[in-house]
Amino acid sequence: MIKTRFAPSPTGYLHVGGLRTALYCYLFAKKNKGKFVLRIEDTDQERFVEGATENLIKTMKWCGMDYDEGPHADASETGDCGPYIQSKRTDLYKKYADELMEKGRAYRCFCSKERLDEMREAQTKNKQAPMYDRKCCDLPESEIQKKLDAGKPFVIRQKIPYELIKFKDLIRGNVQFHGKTIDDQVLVKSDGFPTYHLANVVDDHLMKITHVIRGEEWLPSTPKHIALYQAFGWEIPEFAHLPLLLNPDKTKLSKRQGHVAVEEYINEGYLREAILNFVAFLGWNPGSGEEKEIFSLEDLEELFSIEKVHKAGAVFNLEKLDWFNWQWRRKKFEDEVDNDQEKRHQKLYELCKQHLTEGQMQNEELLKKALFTVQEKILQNPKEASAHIDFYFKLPHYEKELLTHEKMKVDLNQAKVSIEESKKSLENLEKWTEETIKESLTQIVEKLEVKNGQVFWPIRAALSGLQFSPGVFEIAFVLGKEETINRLNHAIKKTT
RNA sequence: GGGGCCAUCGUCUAGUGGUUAGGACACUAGGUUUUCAUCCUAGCAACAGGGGUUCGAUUCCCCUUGGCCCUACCA
Repeated sequence: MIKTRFAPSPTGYLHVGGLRTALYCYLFAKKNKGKFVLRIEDTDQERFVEGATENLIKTMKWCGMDYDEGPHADASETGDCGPYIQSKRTDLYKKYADELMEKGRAYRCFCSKERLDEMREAQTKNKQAPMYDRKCCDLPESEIQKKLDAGKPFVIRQKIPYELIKFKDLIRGNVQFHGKTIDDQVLVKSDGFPTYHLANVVDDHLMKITHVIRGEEWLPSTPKHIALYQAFGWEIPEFAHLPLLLNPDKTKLSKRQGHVAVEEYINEGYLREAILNFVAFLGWNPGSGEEKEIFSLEDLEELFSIEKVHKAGAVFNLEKLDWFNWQWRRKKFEDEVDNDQEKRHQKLYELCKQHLTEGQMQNEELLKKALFTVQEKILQNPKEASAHIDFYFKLPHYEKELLTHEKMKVDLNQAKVSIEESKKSLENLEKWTEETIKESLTQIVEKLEVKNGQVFWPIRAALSGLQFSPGVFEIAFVLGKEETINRLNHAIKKTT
């Protein structure tokens, strides 16, 4: 039975890089009919953040990535190796650290921070790799006991074997490190908490994780973990190190260069489908010439394969995210409204109601029609809906030059003629629909023997007071006959 | 300094021992019975460099260069 795990440390939010890792772990498990575990790696007491774990779980759920084992909202655990929160398992790690010391694969280190700092400084100065010098490695038993009795604080270090450590990474192939180049890692800190390296290996083993899928930043510490599995005599899981997500300058994706928390994207109005779809394609694609790019989580569960994951890092490109969001928003919208006009109005309203002004909300009839004319813009960015439709409620102040257009050959005189003629024609209109308005204005174009733009532009400008707006027929229709005539009169005054 | 990973358009990428090196985003131009947007069409744009192996390398090997990651009692 294949089993993967996502093991974030609760720093306050879910990082988009973490989301991608979680997604691949989830997809790999689903694809192989295995299980997916969430485990909270909170062994660093100094970095404790209130509510971070709850937040992480909330975001995971929002994304739709359900886990088979892990911390649940009601704090109960499934399986037989919970809790899935490491800070609640400290005794366990202590036991395994002791076992390692008995086997001679770990040792107590009493060196002070000061000594360590000095040592590293000297090593760096001599252009040597800063590494622990194993001063405490072969301390005689009597001396260890003496220090222990004196209550001297200590850490437990892993004794890395000086040999070649090889492993096969599912994404990178054969990788090898020599033990001599690897530092004796601290496994248990002086406060008794384990470090990532110990807790991670112990838990992965106890939880029967078969595939360790994690970020590339862990590649250099994998030999330490392998040495640990070997020291315990445990079966070594498969490893897959994912390429990093990058800033535009190709450095590891960081807070400084934009939003990094999934929550921030949620708050900005990005859909979960879009975020997941986008993130899935950062470092992976279905391959074999597939040109489709829009896939749901369910689709991906079928399609995913770890072999198609890239080796090189991928720049986190917001423009492409926006595009995915646009595709998904439109797709979902069309699916939901199902060609039903009433549903369409309702849905548009729901999408942007939280961003509308009070004045706009009061006139519901006008509002619904208005929203309809800026459908695409709402779908692209619901936040801006209010600004796009405000001219329907109150004609903005504009300069008379707005009624003119050099390229379309509309000067003030032409604008005046066009508007006056149109007004007369519209006034006589009995049925007020987009069709009849269009018909009426088109007749004016023919009558005046001018181009479409020479009539349509000044009218549209007069009705909207804006340089950019929806089309002239729909505006007139939404505004209604009376207001349309009013606005045309207002424009005529400006031209005289 | 040490160790490791990586390298196709600006970005995400497909692809192969012989291809006009394909797609998407972005960008540019034109069209969509007025403008912005949408939509459609077209265009621009890449195999890091040098050696091999080979009839033939973007593809396989080596070197160089470049980028990145790790090098904590953080994960």
